[in-house]
Amino acid sequence: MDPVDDRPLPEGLSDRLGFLLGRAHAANRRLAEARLAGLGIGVKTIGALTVLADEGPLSQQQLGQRMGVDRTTMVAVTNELDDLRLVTRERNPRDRRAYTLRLTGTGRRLLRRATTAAERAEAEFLAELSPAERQQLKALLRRLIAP
Amino acid sequence: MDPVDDRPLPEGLSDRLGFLLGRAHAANRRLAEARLAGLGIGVKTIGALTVLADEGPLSQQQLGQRMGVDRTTMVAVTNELDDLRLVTRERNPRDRRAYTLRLTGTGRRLLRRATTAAERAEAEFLAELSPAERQQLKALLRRLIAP
DNA sequence: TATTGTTATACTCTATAACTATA
DNA sequence: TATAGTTATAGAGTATAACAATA
Repeated sequence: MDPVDDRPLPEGLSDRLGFLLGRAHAANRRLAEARLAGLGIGVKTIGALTVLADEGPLSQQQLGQRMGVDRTTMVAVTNELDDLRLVTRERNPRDRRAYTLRLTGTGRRLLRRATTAAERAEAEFLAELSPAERQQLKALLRRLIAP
Repeated sequence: MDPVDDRPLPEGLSDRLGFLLGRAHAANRRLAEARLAGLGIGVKTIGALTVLADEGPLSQQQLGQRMGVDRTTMVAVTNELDDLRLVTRERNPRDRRAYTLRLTGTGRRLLRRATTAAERAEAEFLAELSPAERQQLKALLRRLIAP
């Protein structure tokens, strides 16, 4: 919803939070995807790696819940992670319906590079704001989505 | 990308701006759509009405540019506006390729009700923040997306 | 030749329903 | 009966290419 960026904001919309969030989200995602394109994985895949690095091995559904993603959507994400050998996918011996997704060394290394690239993209997107303002923005957003 | 809301934020993701923006945007949109459902039009349609009220009659492409929407996408939006008699659609005599979209009385009245509902939904979403913080958040977002 | 609105089409993203294998 | 993962499928949402009418 945002193919052209270099034009003045419509008065009436520029006070609508939904409009501001939508624009900011779309613009940030475009920039992040461009900066991460060289790594061969998308932002959602990186999100999955981040959670696994953070919380240790998880099942597909547990991982999806942390990310806010449906289990059917997680199938493709997990397949990509597996195909690229970023995780191993073992049956959980305690519950043989579930898989245990475990970060591999390759996954960990890719995550490090991806995190660096993501942080650079983020800094680029936030360039107009001072360090204090960046923290402020994140803190405000965090309070809005905190459970 | 956000079906479940009542669970702790993953550590590693809660510092990613993209994650925060995506969650906040999705949550706000869900709330806004729920609160606007009774009006029978979507947030995008309301955005179009807002721009027309703000800037006066526009062609489909001009309106789309203000909203950040492709001209092919604007066809459906314009059809909805026209079908509901929220705008009139006259050929521009100066350029008979283009239509002039002009807000009707019905459109103006619906926009007033929609604006009230949208503002209520926004206040509800921002309930955790003080008035000053709400302004702060909007100001920061505006600076990020300003051309 | 270029542009406005339009259609047909395709692509992304995501969810619902139904299946399988396990519990 | 219920749950983890899977598949097929459908629904948003949006963009590209090509076309008619007009410039």
